[in-house]
Amino acid sequence: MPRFFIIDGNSLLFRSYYATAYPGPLMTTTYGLPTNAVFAFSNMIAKILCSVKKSEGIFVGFDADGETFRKAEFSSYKANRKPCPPELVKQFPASRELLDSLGIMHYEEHGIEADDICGTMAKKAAAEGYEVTVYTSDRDYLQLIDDRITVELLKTGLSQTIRVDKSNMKALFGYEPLQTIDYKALRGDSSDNLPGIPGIGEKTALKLIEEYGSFESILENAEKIKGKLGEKIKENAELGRECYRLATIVVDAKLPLTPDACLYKGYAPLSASRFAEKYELRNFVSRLPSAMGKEEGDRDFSYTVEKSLPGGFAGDTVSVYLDIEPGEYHRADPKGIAISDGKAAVYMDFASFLADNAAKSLLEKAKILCYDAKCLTYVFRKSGLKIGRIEGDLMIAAYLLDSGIKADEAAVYARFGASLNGREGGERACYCAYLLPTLLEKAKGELESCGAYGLYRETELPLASLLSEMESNGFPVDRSRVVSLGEEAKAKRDALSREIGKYLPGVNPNSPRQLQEALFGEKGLLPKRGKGTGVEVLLPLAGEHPVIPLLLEYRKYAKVLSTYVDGLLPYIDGDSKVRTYFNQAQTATGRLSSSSPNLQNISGRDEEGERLRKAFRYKDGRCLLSLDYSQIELRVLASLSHCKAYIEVFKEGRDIHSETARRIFPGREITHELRRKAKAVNFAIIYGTTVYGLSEQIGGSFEEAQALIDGFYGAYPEVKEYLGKIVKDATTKGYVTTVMGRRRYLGDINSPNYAKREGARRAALNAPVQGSAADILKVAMLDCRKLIREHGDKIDMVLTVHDEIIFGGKKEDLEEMRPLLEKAMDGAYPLEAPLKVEGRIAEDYYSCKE
DNA sequence: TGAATCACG
DNA sequence: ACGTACGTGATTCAT
Repeated sequence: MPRFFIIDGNSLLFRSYYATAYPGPLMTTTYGLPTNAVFAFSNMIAKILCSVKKSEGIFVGFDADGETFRKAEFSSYKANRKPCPPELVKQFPASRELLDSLGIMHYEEHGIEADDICGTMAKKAAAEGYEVTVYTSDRDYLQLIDDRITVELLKTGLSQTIRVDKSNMKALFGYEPLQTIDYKALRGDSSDNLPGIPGIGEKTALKLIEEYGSFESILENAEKIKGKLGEKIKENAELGRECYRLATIVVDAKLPLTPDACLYKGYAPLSASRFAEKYELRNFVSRLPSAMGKEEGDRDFSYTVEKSLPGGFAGDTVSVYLDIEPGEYHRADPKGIAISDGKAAVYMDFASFLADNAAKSLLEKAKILCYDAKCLTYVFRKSGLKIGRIEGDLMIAAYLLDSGIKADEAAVYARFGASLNGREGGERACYCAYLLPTLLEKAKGELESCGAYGLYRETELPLASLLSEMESNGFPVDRSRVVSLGEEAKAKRDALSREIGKYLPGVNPNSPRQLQEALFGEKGLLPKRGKGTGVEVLLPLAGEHPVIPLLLEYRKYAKVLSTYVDGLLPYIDGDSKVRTYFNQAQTATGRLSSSSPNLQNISGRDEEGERLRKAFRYKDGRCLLSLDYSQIELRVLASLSHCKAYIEVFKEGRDIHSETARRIFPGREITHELRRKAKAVNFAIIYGTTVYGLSEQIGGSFEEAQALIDGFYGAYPEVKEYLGKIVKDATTKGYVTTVMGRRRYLGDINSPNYAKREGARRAALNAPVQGSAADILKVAMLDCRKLIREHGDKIDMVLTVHDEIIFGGKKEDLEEMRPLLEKAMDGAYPLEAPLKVEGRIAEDYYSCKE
């Protein structure tokens, strides 16, 4: 039996408004239009739409303004209603646009109420044989229930409904569907200002209906009803009849719509996303069911599963989507590959693709649109295949427009207006490939309008290929050194564990909880402390109890063992290389991250770190060259703020921390201590300084920290001005950008919650600095890659760590390239405070860093 | 799954 | 009076 969904638009919209009208300012667009009701309403509609199949009915009825026949007949009808909040009225047009964007039929007409529109449609649809469900929070609708009509009654809140049908109606409410009207005639309805029979409440009304069946029957039998009750019924018979008429939903209104006209044909993804953009409803598209075909955007989507590429693929640009586990492409082969020319889409299992010369040839010659170019180029390289020039990558495009999107595929497609909900396997892969030309075209427009198209084309797209190359190269490791480090660390850790056991029997030193209890709890060894057992808590207590230093030592070896020995060994390939994943669309600021294993946090500061880093070396005599930017973030800050004094320090090649100390403490001799404090302030500024944070860092008072900050701003006034402007921009625009146009949105920057707002403020201060440094490093990497190619590809790029690029190759080749590479890095981006590069060649990762 | 901890820039 | 440094990823415990 086909189904038909009818929605009482006003009822749901009102609920949506009040459920999200929290104290404080309402949710609005950046231009101040309230959107809270539309937000909640659109989520409800999306949820309902997810259960609607194509060619089932869906229809929304609204109240129109103007006088209704009920009001004309009974002047006090709804007279007690508070006027609709203006903040909700402003959202009425958007609620209609929502439905239009989804292709959902809706209707409203002066003089008719939503009840009558919905009631009429419900009865018509039922008469045509549909299984009808009506969504509302209005109990009047229960009178519509019959064999074919069910009501989904909203409970308080938004998400829960009660399904009321013919079978459970009486049990739930105590009367049958049609008796809803009789009940109203007796009881009245305070929300509609219908008095009913004065003096009759819920209990009496139910009793009378149970006894006499209907309101008319009650009137006929009024004589039999004793006492005041009987009198009241007789006295108010006409009033009751009036209420009966008013409570009766019209089911034969003249509508210009038939149920047939409401059969759902699917929605156009682009119109849905235009709506979401207009009202800044970020997650709306992702809540929708996957587009159901027919209209704009996926007008002609179809796909086939083939063992070889069918003829007829045309065009010099081809969309490719790899069906593969995103975090495992180094080791696992793809399940399959989807290829589309923007019209047809074909899915081939990967083995078939590898055997199909026509398909391989097509991808070798064509311009390629894809999702995740780095993965694609890696897989092709690994399979010994060539791939054409990458012209677009939807993942990267989305990330540049909003770094919060990250590498979340469904969110990326949703960002550009397509929902992948309900699509799986080959169909999903094909749909993803099929959409690429349309969505990338849209992305291009957006990137251009926010000034990031250059970053996209010139930096991030080529970088994807470079990163995949670096992943293929791998970073060299001497397994035997790691193993012997592990053996010693294990011995030391276990010895420490036994010692600790003497003081803290039965306590697992890996468990912060048990440790907290054992050290600072009721029977603890030390007086109560605040939360935590981290190194910052334990270190000051090292002299208080002999177990404390043992714990600190234990932690050190446990960390080395678990993360850097046991955690690393499984990743060492047969050729003594570790192959990390450089995540290109992951961080909020635009930095790369590294995972499986993370090669960007290899310890190197203490003795164990030294031994560990010395294990990262080639076994064939090749060397490493590490080049890192000196103080790149401070140079970026100096340049972005155009601060004369700050820039001057860098131009003259002086030590920035000592110079800052000199300016904060004029006339004083700059001791190690004063330099340390100045260094802390320099970093505090980058991190979105707080007095508290700085005082913690320097181990001083708030007053001292405040004085340092004031001193800094006194020395570098343009920095203060610049940071103020960043916050102001972030507050009004809701995002900040890097020098190359990368965007980070800060949803909490206007939050009523102080902690959230302040957190967003600090992130806003840091992101342009950290992110611009990341932009520059990426350009530098590409420039270095180009140089290496121009000089015969004799060395490899093997790792990058935020301000550092590491190359591998023969010593003489590294020596030859080194000055060229340094120059390339220096010149990667023209900053007012010039970039400076340092580094050296050595046999291992430790030795080239000092 | 999230918190705590600790490694890096 | 609020409760705080920015950005990551891996491991471990405990729910």
